[in-house]
Amino acid sequence: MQPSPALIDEPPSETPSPRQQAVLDAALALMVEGNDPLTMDAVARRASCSKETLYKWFGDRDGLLTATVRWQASRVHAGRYEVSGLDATTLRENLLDFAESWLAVIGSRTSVALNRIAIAEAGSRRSNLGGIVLANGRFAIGERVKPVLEAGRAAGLLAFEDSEAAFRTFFGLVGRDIQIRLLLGDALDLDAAGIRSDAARAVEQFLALYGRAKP
Amino acid sequence: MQPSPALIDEPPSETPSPRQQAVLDAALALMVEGNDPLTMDAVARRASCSKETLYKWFGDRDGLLTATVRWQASRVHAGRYEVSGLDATTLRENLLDFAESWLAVIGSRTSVALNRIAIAEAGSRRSNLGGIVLANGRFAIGERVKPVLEAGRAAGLLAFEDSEAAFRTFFGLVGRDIQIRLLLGDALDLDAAGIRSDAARAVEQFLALYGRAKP
DNA sequence: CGGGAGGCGTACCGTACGGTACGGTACGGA
DNA sequence: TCCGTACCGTACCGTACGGTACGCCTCCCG
Repeated sequence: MQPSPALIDEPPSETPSPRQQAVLDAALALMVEGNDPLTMDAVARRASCSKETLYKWFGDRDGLLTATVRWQASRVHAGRYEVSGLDATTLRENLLDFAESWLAVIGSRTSVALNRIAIAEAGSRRSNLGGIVLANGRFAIGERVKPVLEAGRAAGLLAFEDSEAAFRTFFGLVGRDIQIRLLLGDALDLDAAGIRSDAARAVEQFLALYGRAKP
Repeated sequence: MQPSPALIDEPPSETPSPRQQAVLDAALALMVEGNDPLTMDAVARRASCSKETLYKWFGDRDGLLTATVRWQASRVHAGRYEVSGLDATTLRENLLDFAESWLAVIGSRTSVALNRIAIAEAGSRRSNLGGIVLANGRFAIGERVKPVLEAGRAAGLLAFEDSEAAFRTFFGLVGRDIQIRLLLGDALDLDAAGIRSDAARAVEQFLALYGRAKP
């Protein structure tokens, strides 16, 4: 199953200037604090800029939101790909690393706030904020994990037919009910130790399902 | 891990009158259509009642939303418990049934719309709509599935220490990325056949992880 | 038949918020 | 020194929406 066409990310659109980045950071900070409903006025006040500048730079509220999501996403994408010469240990470490970083992301207040806004927007307006969040979250990590899974299969460590299906199982084992509970306001705290043990459990379960003793 | 105190459902509050049920159905219909932002005026128009009546019956917008969520939940809860004399086939059937009905719920437009509103509300207001949705969704099904798992363990069919943890794994295997994708607006269609095969796969994976050949 | 209650439709109020206009200031180039 | 540009702060406008008030109709009960 591929991302549907509507979710393809638009051309990256040049990176914002430092001042613009400061504005976007202000918007992020407001979202994370979550007290104000992220009004344009609040962003302008927080960033010490005028609303007119906001509209000049980002067009409208939706443009600001979109730029904010992209800006945040641009800071999260930092991954190393090590798919050549994969042995069981390396595979396990790779999966563990993905699981940990994914749990850290979905557990962060930033991610929760961003997803809440995108979900709320997806229910009403025709801004594909939701599509952008999906493209930079769920689908981005899928595209990074699947090569690892396929390398594991090529090395005889994993057995599956459809890497997308295998990844979705991995995704479910890692995330379980965490994201929906956080989004709905459950006070679920994930400390670093909890994330590590959760990730380890998910990886072991995944390997139990898809692992294959090397012949 | 127990539901946090904030999520305990308030006393059931007497069932709405037929006329009130019609109003709540109108609200649900509007949410599902998703074109309007669910304004009080729209509900009143759709239900052919006056806004004043809405406020008289439900107090305020939040009360209407809460009543709507409860009303919808009251229609979904219909489960049979068969935990005595569990054999492998019955266990598998029970789990399959839970998985199928859960997938049908989270895939329904009603659930998506309701969760979107609850999530949006959880980001701002202090209404625990999110808590109510969680209590009637994720936690309600957990309380129904766990006895089945424990009966399976008592019958020597399953092996686990913590039934909550086992259930969360089951939850992840069933739901995977479906709910977050739907919430974010991905056009993921789940037909009955897809739900059946998804549920079957999840159950087999769960049994592969937690099943134990009867001694 | 009279009167009260419940409820519909509509008009209205206050506020919040997206978006615009405008004056004032700092700064860089001619 | 003068001018244009970019931007800040603030005032302003229009609209949408939560919540309230009121007139009128219907129906039930005496």
